[in-house]
Amino acid sequence: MPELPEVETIRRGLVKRVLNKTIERVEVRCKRIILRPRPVELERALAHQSIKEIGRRGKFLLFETNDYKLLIHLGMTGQLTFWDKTQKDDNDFFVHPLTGLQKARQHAVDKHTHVSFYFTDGNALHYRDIRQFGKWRLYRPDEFEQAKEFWQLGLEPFSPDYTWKKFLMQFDGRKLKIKSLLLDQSFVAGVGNIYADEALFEAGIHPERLVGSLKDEEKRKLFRAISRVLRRGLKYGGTSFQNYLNATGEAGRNQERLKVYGREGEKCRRCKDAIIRIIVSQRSSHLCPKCQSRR
DNA sequence: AGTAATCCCTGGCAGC
DNA sequence: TGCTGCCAGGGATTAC
Repeated sequence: MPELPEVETIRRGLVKRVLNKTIERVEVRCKRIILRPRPVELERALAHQSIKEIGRRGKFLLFETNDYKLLIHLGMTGQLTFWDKTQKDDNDFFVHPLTGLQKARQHAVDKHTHVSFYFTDGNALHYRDIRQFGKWRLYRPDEFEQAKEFWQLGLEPFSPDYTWKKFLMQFDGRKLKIKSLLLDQSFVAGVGNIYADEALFEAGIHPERLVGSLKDEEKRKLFRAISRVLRRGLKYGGTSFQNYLNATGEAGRNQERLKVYGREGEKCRRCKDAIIRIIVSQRSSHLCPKCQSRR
């Protein structure tokens, strides 16, 4: 479940390793990942293109080449890892004892490796995605206005766009649970289940509170908490719970610092009561019932 | 229109 | 041991 801090960590790693490289050949093995154009056309279009820029918006990565913009969403289990021709493949996938994570620093193409870029210098970039929830879309710059999945995104947390005034405006007239609003990418882009739960804990807000019931003071706490938990996630290289790995195949370290997510039955770090897990809008939510009251 | 439910997918795990 | 069924969840789609 790569969220903003994980995607940004991957982006930074990729900038160091694949920026300005030229793609010789693209191989698409799983066609459902490629939403546009047709997979064979994407292979053809990206051949001989150079990677000029790698950006990010919310949970999307945006690769810019000479003639195209490539929008990648990693879904639940997408991994984009650089394959270094001077390194040996690490074929021993193993389960991390703490995170249950599948780990491989540099992997050979396996049945989950759905797309590969082979560069002219002999290196490669592999896209591996066990659950196949990731999505790739290729646009010409003049078509990019059609990329509604991009333009519909809400406030960008680490940008000057993330202001208290704009944040507050998003609550107007809405009638849903605060947890659902946090997961809505048109509200604040890049927040997923882990950081939503962490932000609600830090703001002392119960996930099932209706947004209309929140006082400005609580909204203010949430505004700050979102930015704080995302920054912390980024600082520690992302949260590796299931399949997240950075661009060089390494796990993050933020999972050890989480206050509620994945800690069902464990003691609240603040009040020592047990953390519970409930279902809110079909999604699991982790919270401390004492620190996050309903009222 | 805004919100809620359904579906996609695989590996890991509990239960038998 | 090996099978079955369930669960995780982002976002597109469908339903209300």
